[in-house]
Amino acid sequence: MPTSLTDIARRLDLSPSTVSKALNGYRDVSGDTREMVLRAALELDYQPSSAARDLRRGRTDRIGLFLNTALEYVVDYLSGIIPGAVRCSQECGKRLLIYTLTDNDPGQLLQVCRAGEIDGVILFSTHYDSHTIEALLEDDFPFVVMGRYIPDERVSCVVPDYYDGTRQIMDHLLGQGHRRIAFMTRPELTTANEARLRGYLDALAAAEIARDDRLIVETRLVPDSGVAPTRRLLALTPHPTAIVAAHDLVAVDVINTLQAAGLRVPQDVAVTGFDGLRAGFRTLPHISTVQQPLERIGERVVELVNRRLNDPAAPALQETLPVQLVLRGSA
Amino acid sequence: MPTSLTDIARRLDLSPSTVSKALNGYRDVSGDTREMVLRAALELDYQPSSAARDLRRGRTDRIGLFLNTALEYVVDYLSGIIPGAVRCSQECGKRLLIYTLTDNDPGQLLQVCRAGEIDGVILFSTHYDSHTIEALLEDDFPFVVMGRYIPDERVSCVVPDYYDGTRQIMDHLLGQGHRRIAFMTRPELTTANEARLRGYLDALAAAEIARDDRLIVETRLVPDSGVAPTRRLLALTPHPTAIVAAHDLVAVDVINTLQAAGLRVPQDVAVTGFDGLRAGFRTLPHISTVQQPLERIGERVVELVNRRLNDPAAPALQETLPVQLVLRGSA
DNA sequence: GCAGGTAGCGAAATCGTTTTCGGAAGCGCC
DNA sequence: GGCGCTTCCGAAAACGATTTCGCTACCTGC
Repeated sequence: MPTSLTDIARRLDLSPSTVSKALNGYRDVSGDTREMVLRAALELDYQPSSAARDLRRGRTDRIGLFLNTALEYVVDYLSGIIPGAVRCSQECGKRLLIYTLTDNDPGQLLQVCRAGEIDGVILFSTHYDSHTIEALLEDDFPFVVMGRYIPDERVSCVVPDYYDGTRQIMDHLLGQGHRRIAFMTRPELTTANEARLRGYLDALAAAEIARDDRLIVETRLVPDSGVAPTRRLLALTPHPTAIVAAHDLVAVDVINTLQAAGLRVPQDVAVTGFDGLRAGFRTLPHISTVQQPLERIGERVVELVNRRLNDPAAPALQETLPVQLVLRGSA
Repeated sequence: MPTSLTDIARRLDLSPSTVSKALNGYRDVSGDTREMVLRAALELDYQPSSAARDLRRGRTDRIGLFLNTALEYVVDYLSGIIPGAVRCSQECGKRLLIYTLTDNDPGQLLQVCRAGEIDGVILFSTHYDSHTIEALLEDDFPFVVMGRYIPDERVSCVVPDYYDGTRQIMDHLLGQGHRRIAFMTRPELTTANEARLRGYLDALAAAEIARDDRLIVETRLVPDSGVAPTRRLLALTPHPTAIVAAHDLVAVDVINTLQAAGLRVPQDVAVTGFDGLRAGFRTLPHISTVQQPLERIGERVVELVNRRLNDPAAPALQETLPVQLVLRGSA
């Protein structure tokens, strides 16, 4: 049983109201009293009960970030996002909490929101379903989707510029003289994959290179997912001189596979990644990739939630953040 | 403003008490009434206010896992822990929350605990200081330390068996005929590092191989941290035929560096990791490593907290979990 | 008919805050 | 002295649930 406000009040022979006002910076409490209260609070390690406070104020100053427990292919991205998100929420006077859903049960998310555990919620790209979004809209509960574009003007989202990033990669490779450029896509039909593929095809068209469907291969998000596709590409004659991987994690597999086959990167085959994750430093050479503004994504996503909290009437915003090609050696 | 208990009560012309009892399975409410209440609750998407409920019950059924925002070298480990921890807390009727501390400010942790936001807390190995632990003990607040042994019988902790894991590695390498075995350690003076070093030295002694300090090198936890040490080892004549890396992430660097130098793994130099993280699959060959029981660590750590919650007098427990060598090709 | 028991419900206190409202005291000023 | 103004403080009503206790019916058994 930690010390409560009334404990302090009794100790100083004051009323709870006065103590509360002293702690919360109201002006109708004398300097002396305020000081007494603050000192007592410090001495007793007083910390207001968050339950009582939340109940009374009708808000929690907490923002939830929801993930499912299958973190494996998300954590790298996440660790880039978190610092920005945490810093920003701190600046807004909020706290960021990470919730993990078992079996991606969206019901849990709605429970937490409706129970008032948090004021707003951030949905991670792959971890939501449309029913959840409908329910949140229905409840008029503040939320923002991160990393995936939602074609609905009522929902806010923050996404990197997948199209432009792919164009930057392609322009670089084409500038290097590559003509046979392979492209690794992912099976999911998301706007992100679609934008990347469009970037690839548009760049080819602009360079007047005919599309060759044998150079477009799929990879899934499992260990070694890049190995088999790379081998298939190497079996082609002539094999591609550059491989545009779906993301950095796959690029690692690609590079390893190439090197194991005795090919040099980038001299024999150039390889590019996407995202700018730490995995890009886990190969030699390091991976040339499109750097997402991860910290900034974290910041913006929190800012958008916060904006809705401060002004419930604020319209939804769909933001595309600029990305940048960074050359680290693999292309 | 979501629907409250009294909303349901008014709608059904019942008292809030009865509605509460119906929802909470009290037996002094008739079957008919209970059914009415449950139906109404479902229709109205009723979810009890967590603030009100927590306040009244004096507990939250939430457990916090604290990290600092420098997640980079923690996320891989974390993603292995989380599923077990989440599943176990769910089974215990609790929810697991992840808090991220800005700048590793331990004050925030104490604030959250004292504010009663959570009932218990899990401290991640590198993310705590002794003052925090003292304060938690002082407050008699339930907590468990994960991944680091704390030489204090009042604090519970769950750690993998670093010593035995290293012995398993060494026994394997020695069995393969290796005599010049290099060891990469980390500069921090933790019980984990100490145990690993001891395992290495004991194994050498048991095999009657003289200790050679040139074979013991330090690595830090930054990108490419394994590259320079590996080069130094290669500069020795004769160079070691096996390298025992501090953990899987470093082992990746080691393998890349060896392969870049034209050496074959494991034929020319065998390499082992530690932890059993996903990174071990990001090289070719995959990394032979000591697999920590990550899920089980997550489970146990939650179980220990829960044990304290159910029985405040339960003594602290210090658990060492068994680890196992898995051979994947690099040694 | 009556004592004793049970089933079903509601009144009310409680958890620890915040916030509104009013009151008391002190002061200046005509 | 009366009036208004400021300064400081406390009483009390919330917030929304849980839980104790007591009350009314009704039933049972004699």
